[in-house]
Amino acid sequence: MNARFHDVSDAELAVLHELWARQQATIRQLTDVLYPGGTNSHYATVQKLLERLEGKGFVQRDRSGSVHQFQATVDRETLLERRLRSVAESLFDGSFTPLLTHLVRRQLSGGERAQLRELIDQLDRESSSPE
Amino acid sequence: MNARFHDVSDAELAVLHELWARQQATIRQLTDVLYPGGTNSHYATVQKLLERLEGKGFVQRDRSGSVHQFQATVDRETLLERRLRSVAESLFDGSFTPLLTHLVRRQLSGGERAQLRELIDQLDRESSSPE
DNA sequence: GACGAAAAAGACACGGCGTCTTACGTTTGG
DNA sequence: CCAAACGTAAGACGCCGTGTCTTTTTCGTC
Repeated sequence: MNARFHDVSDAELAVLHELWARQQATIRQLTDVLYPGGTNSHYATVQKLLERLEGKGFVQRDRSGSVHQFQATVDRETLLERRLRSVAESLFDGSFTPLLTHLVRRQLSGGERAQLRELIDQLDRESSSPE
Repeated sequence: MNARFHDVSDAELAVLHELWARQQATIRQLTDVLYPGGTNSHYATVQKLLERLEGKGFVQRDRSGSVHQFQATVDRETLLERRLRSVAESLFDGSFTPLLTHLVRRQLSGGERAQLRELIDQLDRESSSPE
């Protein structure tokens, strides 16, 4: 009910992390990394996870070869955006401001604050000068 | 597997929102608001949700009267903190910085940027002067 | 043609979730 | 004081997502 757009489970996310690290991979390669010394079952598990990720639109499959190649169709940023939005919606009526405020207040050292100020200045410059 | 600390479902969150709005409430009061014209079943649903929230440690029950009074033991901020942490852990090895950067880059108008700078200045002042 | 690896399909158990029912105790109003 | 109304308590129920595992089919290769 929450999302209408599916989210990604932990096991699925582990697969995505691997795909992000290597652009493209086969089930065999992913299985070897995620389940070292993996059995046939583990292979099938990864297969199922990829199948579901494909169904959710997070992964693309290249069927041209006899051994399929997989690659992620979302990056970390996109997933981050989705999850932050979900947090904002569930807790603050969709507003992101409280998230930002919270992070600034509680998670920032003095040095990081300076760095953040730098970023804001940069964004100001970018938005004032035409692209 | 993800959290070790339980999270709150959507229906449970709706109950929490009501408790946040009114400090304290009975099952009946919550049912009337959450399921207007609610039946016995809805009452029992709210009861079950509160029972589970109590089990997860998010709600406290006052059993002294014959009609129990409930109140939240977590606020929005705490839940926000939990969820942001969960996002950071699942996507960025626990680092909050990417969340902050993302929010600053993509969700901020010029005015909001100015406001944010204000907040940073304030935090700088607070941390330099002894409390 | 036979073997081995991969794909495809689906069965399975588990747990969280929201709902609903039933039984039992307590309060209250005629 | 009794009965109706309301509250608590306990648990059954079906649904769905998830991770695992088995079985069957396809296909390239020797």
